[in-house]
Amino acid sequence: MVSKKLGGRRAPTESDVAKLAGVSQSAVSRAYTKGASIAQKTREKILQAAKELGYQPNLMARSLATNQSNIIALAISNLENPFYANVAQQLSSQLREIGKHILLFTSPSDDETDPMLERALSYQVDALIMTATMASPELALQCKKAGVPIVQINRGSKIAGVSTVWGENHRAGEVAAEHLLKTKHKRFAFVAGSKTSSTSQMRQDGFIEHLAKSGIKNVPIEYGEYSFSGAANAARKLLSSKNRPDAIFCASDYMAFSVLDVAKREFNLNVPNEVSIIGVDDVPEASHSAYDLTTFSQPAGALAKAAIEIVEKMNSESSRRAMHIEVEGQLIIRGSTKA
Amino acid sequence: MVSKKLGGRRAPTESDVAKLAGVSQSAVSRAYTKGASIAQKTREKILQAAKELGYQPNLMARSLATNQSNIIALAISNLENPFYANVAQQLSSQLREIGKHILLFTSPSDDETDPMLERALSYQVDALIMTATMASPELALQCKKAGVPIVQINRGSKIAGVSTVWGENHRAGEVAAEHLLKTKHKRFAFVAGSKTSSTSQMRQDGFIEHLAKSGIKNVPIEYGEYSFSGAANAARKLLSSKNRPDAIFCASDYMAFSVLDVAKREFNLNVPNEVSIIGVDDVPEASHSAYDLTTFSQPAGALAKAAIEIVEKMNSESSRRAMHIEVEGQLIIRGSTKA
DNA sequence: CTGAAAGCGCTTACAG
DNA sequence: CTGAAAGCGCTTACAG
Repeated sequence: MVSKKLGGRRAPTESDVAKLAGVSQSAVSRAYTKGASIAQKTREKILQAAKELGYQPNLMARSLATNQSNIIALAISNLENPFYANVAQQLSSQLREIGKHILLFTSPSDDETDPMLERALSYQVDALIMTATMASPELALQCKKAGVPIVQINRGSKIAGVSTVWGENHRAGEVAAEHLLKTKHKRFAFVAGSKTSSTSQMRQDGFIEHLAKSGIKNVPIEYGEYSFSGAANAARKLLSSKNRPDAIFCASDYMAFSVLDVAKREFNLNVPNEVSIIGVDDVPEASHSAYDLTTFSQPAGALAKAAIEIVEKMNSESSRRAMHIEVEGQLIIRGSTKA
Repeated sequence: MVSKKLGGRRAPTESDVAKLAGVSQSAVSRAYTKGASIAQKTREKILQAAKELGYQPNLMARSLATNQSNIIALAISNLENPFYANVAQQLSSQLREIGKHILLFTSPSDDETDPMLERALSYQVDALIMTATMASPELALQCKKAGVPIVQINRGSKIAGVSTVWGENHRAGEVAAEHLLKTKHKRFAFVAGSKTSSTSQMRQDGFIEHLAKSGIKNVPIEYGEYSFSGAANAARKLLSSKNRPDAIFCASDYMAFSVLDVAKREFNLNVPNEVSIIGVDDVPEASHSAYDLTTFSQPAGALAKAAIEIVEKMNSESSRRAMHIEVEGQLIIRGSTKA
């Protein structure tokens, strides 16, 4: 039975509207489904009645009937990282254009799969978009069974059926190396994300390989774990070494900010004259003059667009074939690298 | 009829589990409702069968039956503002502890109500939590009809039935003024949020009134509109005036960051020796050495906790009575103010 | 402790 | 173009 809230009037339903408009409940439903065959006059009568009652279709009931929720689960490890906050914002505003909404799953740790994510399937979500967190094989299997596409933004995946969207990771590293070489830097270093991040690995490969072409080897690498404090520690190690680098490439802007802070405040270094720093992402803060960071961009809007494209395509074609999209970026030269 | 996805096997249901376990569908349901009367052995048999099939309860169906979705709508104007990102993160992780999730509604503009929010009611959300955006009287009325509590975080509301959670706004202004007076500042200024923000107004009142007690009048006020560029403009106006302030209180950290940037880079001022700056919020970035901002804290965790408390209380008591909670903060002294 | 049945509010063939 | 009816996958009195 209805466990009605004590004081709460029940929200009006199709039947209520139907009664007021003097039509059948099915007619009311048709008034709200585009392309349904219904007379214009009937429709108007219904919409009028609906307005009077303050009727809103119950989307839970609709989901149950259609097996489609118009809800997309977004798994995100850390909203405090401005890059991911940005991606979330973009996804949200682009999805609203097509009448879909985001059910948010934040999880404490990067890289690992959140067991809570299986609950997303309980909500009959139309897709699962993951940023920073990664799908486990079990989760992927469950999603496959349920016909729910998974898209990972900014992370690779070896799991069959998991789609991916990422920036030009390898090229980011190459372009950063190229720019630093051209501007006469001599001692290079890389601040990586985590050891398990394929994204970080590709950026690293691009950077190291390009430097190797110019005969530069043994580039020191420290892991910042994509966190502010982790990157600070990495910077401390690098900057206190006997052969102090004059050029540091960081696997993300967020870490680059931390490296900048440490270089300036703790080591009293002049940026860019004593050390140049390059990030990846181009988050809004990168252009703020407190950081003024040179960076290889990964446009959040384009990443979000690509992810949504994949979801829509897979759902409309009931396709199981994972898709992979690479989004273009470019080096944005600012004040953290010398000319 | 079922519009089954072409390749998609249908997710298993209670009936499937029942068949495999050799019990009735109702029994399966009972196995998943705590406190239901069911034999331990039956339950185990069912759970085992469920595991084999990969069964997950369909929460849409449950919602429909119980009239409770365990979904909370979160309206947030701008995830790029770290304060709100932080609040969202806190809400999300605290809600997951009690098995609830967030349906995200981002909206382009601060302060105004997003018409899209009415759609939240369609999802039968258990509550609507708003940050930065404000409820319109119409929305409040609809929520009231549907028995959905509204809680506004960090914004006031004159609308009956709308609950609010905020920091010590008036006191933030007082304490900032007090600290700046004690540290011998002479020329004060305030960077406000928007004209319609009661939060900004209260901070301003606390600041101005406290200064007035010491005989300081005609404190210049500029509106930063809570945006980075708006605050930069406000800073430019204030800092280029003939009687340049040596102490600026900003209605938010985010605006304070922008003011800091402008003071340092565009006006070449030494902070804090030539101008001291105080914000409100204590977002994580405030402690980063790039900003090292003195600020009056508004702990996101406590705000989230209070909002959830209100929601839970109102829903369990089916109460219509709006609640108001003020969360304590404190002045956190860092390097952006002189000693 | 258990099952059969009604109901939650929709969608959608089906028959007219 | 319209209505009656079955079904989506759950919960929950009711009767046993």
